[in-house]
Amino acid sequence: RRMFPTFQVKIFGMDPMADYMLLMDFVPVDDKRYRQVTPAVLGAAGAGGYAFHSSSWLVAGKADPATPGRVHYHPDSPAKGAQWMKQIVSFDKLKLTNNLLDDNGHIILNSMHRYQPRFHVVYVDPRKDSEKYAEENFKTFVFEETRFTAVTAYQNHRITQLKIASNPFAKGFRDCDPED
Amino acid sequence: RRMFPTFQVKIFGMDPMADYMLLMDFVPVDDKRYRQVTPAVLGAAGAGGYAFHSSSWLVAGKADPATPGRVHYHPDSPAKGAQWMKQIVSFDKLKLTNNLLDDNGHIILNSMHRYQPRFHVVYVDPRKDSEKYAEENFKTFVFEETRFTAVTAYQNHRITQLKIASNPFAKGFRDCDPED
DNA sequence: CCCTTTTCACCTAGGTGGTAAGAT
DNA sequence: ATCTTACCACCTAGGTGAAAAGGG
Repeated sequence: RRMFPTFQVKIFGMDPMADYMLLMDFVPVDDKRYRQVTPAVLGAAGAGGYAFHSSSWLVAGKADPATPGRVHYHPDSPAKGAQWMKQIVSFDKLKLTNNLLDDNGHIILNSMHRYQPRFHVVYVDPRKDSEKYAEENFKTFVFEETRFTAVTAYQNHRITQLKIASNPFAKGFRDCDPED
Repeated sequence: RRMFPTFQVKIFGMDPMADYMLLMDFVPVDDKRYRQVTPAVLGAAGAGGYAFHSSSWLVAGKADPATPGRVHYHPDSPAKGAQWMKQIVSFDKLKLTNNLLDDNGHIILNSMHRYQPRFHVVYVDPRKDSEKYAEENFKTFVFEETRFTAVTAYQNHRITQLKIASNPFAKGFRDCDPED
């Protein structure tokens, strides 16, 4: 499924006439797997059936092994610096999956693990032997506030409500004004 | 609205590494306006209410004045020759209107007039004074079998049925298998 | 009378969380 | 007990011809 909210960046300082590729990948934040705090531990009884727990996570052991991470190219790549800079760039086509055998090119993550999205800008070097300069032709940006725990189902009521309130595709689950 | 069927081309012979713009425009086939044959002229009574007539057109006078024709750039332009050639290029974003004040960039046509779609390939010349070579840097293709009469409502039952049978968006009006 | 405009139900295409059943 | 999967109703977004209403 898509990431929500979508990762978006405003870009400055490119050469307007040069070509760039924009891409994202995801790296593990740590070497752990997490699990939800149980009601027993919290001393709170579940409401029966499907009960959300707390907003806290417990370390549940060592991370599952991960295959080399996939990369998502922004579908407008390559494009001129002027094009990238003239408006906010939105990675709304990026999709996540936990299916290790995925063949749709989606980003594969382990559920219940924490990830750091990374944003990469690659300058398309017009020189003949551009491979030689690969090291100096890209720049990586990390925004720590975009870290998240991957899940297959929401573990926190307030996250669910936030998404229902702010994602237009979930409008069917709203029961009051989205302005709240 | 969209053209249907969509204008599609298969392209050969480009320089795979060079940039090209692909575009379309529409030129009048003649200087006439047309009207439908009436039932009286045909000797056939209309079925009452909304009756389709024949498949023939009568000349109804001189063409209405037309503003300079708009041009539709294929939204993937500019792109490399290799990109254009590797699959059929489809102009399915092209839209037609009879609204002379249209500000959506759609192609403006006069209803009840005949048009010839034209397809243009423009080579993006990397030379500094490329404007000088504009004349030699494009090529126009005309397929006479794509001529049509612009209308605001269908004038022929068989055209309606053909479109209902072959346009997926009109599936709601089908009453039998689309294979027919 | 002939053509145009507006609105509508009905599609395609695809992104939501809910829910129940499945897996470990 | 905890997490995952598959399916669903319900959305967004937008392309159909039908039909009724409008215009000259």
